Amino acid sequence: MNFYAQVYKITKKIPPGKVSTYGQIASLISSPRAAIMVGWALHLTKPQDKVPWQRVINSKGMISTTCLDHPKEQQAFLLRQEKVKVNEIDGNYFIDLTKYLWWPRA
DNA sequence: AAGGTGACTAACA
DNA sequence: ATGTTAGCCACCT
Repeated sequence: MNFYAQVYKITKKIPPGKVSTYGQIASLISSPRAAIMVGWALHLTKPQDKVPWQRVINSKGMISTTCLDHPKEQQAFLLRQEKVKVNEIDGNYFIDLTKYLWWPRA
């Protein structure tokens, strides 16, 4: 199975109200250092794919979307819709990982 | 068809 | 402590 397919598959498992990280998902697939590819895979994701890409953030709990087509404020908005508390600090958005981080089968 | 690129992370200096 | 470098591998041009 393609790396991306696995990214989508795992990302879809994230329940509403929870978030995960790129590195974490990369680790679940194969390589902990393939995090950047996870992010890229999500970048290629479309609404019709029904992948909750907004639930995936970086290891610091910050929304670091560099893509202008996917505004971080949009991601923050989507997360808030799921009852996830998003803190806005200096134009960036942070999420309390200790509270919202999702871990598959703990 | 081949090569650059990317929503990241962590280790080194 | 902060800044830079290497590693990951399929997609896009």
